[in-house]
Amino acid sequence: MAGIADVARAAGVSKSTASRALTGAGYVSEETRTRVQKAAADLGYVPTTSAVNLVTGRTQTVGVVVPTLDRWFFAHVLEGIQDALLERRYDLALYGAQPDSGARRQMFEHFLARKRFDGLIAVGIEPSAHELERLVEFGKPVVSVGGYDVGTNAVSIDDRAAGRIATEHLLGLGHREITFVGGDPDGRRTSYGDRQRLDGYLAAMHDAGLAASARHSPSEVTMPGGYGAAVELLGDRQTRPTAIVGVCDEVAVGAVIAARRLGIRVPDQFSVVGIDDHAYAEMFSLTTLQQKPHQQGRAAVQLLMWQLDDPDAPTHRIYESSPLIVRSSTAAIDDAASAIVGVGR
Amino acid sequence: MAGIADVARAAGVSKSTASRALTGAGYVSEETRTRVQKAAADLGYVPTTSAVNLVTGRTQTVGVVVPTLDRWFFAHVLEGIQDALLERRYDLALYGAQPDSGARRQMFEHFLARKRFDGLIAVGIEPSAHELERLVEFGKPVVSVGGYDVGTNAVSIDDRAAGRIATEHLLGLGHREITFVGGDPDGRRTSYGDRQRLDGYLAAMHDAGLAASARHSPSEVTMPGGYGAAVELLGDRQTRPTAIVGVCDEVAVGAVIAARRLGIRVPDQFSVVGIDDHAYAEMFSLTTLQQKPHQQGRAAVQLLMWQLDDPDAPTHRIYESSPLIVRSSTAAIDDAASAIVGVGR
DNA sequence: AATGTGCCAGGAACCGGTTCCACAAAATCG
DNA sequence: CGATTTTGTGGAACCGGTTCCTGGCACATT
Repeated sequence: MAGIADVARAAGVSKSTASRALTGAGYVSEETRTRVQKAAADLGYVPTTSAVNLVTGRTQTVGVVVPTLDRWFFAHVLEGIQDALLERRYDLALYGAQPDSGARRQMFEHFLARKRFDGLIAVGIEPSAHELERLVEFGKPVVSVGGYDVGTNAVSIDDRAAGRIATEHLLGLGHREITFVGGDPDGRRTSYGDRQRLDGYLAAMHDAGLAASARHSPSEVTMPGGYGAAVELLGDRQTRPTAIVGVCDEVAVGAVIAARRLGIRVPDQFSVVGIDDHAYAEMFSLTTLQQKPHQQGRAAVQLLMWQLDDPDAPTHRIYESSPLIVRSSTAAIDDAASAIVGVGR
Repeated sequence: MAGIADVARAAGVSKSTASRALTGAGYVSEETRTRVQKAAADLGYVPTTSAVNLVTGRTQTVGVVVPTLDRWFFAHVLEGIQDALLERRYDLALYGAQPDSGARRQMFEHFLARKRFDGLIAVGIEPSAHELERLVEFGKPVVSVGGYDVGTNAVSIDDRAAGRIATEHLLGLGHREITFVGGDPDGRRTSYGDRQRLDGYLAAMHDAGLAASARHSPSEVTMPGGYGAAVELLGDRQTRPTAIVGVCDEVAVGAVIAARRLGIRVPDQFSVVGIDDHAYAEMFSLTTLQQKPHQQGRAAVQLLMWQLDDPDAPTHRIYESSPLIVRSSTAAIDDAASAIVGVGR
């Protein structure tokens, strides 16, 4: 309700002095500063953001682009971003839309063009060429988290390494028939990180001389998706793998449930390793690679703020660590044939 | 880049005419209107929102207050809101913070006071008395979804009826030992809707003359929470209920998993009913009451827009339907003792 | 004594739009 | 046909802040 003119009047100074006193820029005597601040507090003065934005060009808002919210990773990254922004008194404008949707296109063309934000955090999206073009065109700093590296700031785990380590954990336990579960066959709808995990798996298999038996069982990247894929995968006794690595914990947990339903004991007869350390991982004793999306969200904000404070600052690429958490969904293979193969270890 | 002055110049008219032509308010000849529109399109003109906001008082933004994002319900409501806002070209400012947290308090005091939105959607929160006060103080329209009815617009399912119907379904199958799982003991941290569901259960039990045996097994409102509570609940053969109603599907699914782990057959030996029709419900053949949070989010936006278009319009309270979806996690009780009791039905 | 230099404060321009007002031309009316 | 209303347009004020510019004053410097 009260404007800066009211504050100025109450403190007996001019608008410009009041502004200087409150923003902290320029010369103001200590005495008048406190007087103005008191007047502002008394009147409950809150600067009108659009007025500030109009003249300074700063919106005190960051935009966040997310493909979906009902996946654990995205929800937690968003919460991390939110928390970090709250501390810095920044607002958060959410731009959510599924890739390849009409809504997504509309968002890029109209909403982002409004530039109602100082910077952008793109989480887990692999922008199309056109979208990428627009993104840089904005001229605002962009940081990507858990997704495609847009050549600017980015934070994520090393998904490729994660896929490799998960696979090597199983190899180390003597497994040879290992299937990778999750993602779609052609990989076009798969997110960048998920694709990297698959690549890590493939590399590990190749290095172990098992390239020929590397297999990919596509599925929706959800618990029911993993469940469905595993039911199919485990159905045939002949071709059944001794272990799988799930593209993420949701898929891995789905596979564990499927195995249990089919009466296959985990980990005695079937090992499962996931990636994420999802809230469900503990409950299913899932061996997994831990990542902390909340922290990644915070880190993304940190990066963005640096860039905002100094536009010429160099950009950074942060890889968060993703330690292997061994629980009890993985065990050394124990059937006779494999025991011979695995004797070396 | 290009301002309205540039557009005006290009079209050979004054700023005011250009503005009128583009906003559609006031008299402009059809001919000049098209000329101005063409000029705007050519220059890629996008009005600066803060300038518009400054003079009109409209931000074209709605604020959304959410306690957390990693629950199915909230995530989907938010997506529904987002979709509906996108169609109407409104921006979405996210205000997420857990109840009773410092961040939450800070949010209310500072962020919401900025009034960077035309209206507010509060999802699934039961605002404290103080918060409620501030909310109406803003003078902006508020609509609540799936939560406390702030006396203004609201949309939700009838949670109390849902709790009752779920319970009556079990009663109809002959169950008498029915426990309600989910929520904390004193109910202080429990969300409003969850509390209503419990009340519905209690009412149904009371009406069936089973008030004495009504039981509430508290737990975190998550799948692991339901799992933990069920493990404890099912541990003692003597006091074990024949059925439970989960405060939501996540809890119910956790209970199903617990039962399976303990070798208790669902539904033969143990019936489970949930509420929500979560994405996991199908996978676990869960009998549940269906609600569509995405739709509720859309409805909330609809309500808000009505209020925005006509501030004097009466407020509405929408109850979405929540039909019972019978899958195979519930069955008639079949042990001898209960068969006698249940014979009347 | 004249000339900086640093500190403090006020007046006015400005950010980019919308809207009020004045005015002219055309259309309608009695 | 004159009076009034409707239609179309431009100029200027305004929304609520920030910032540039000007100028007074005190103090230090040559």
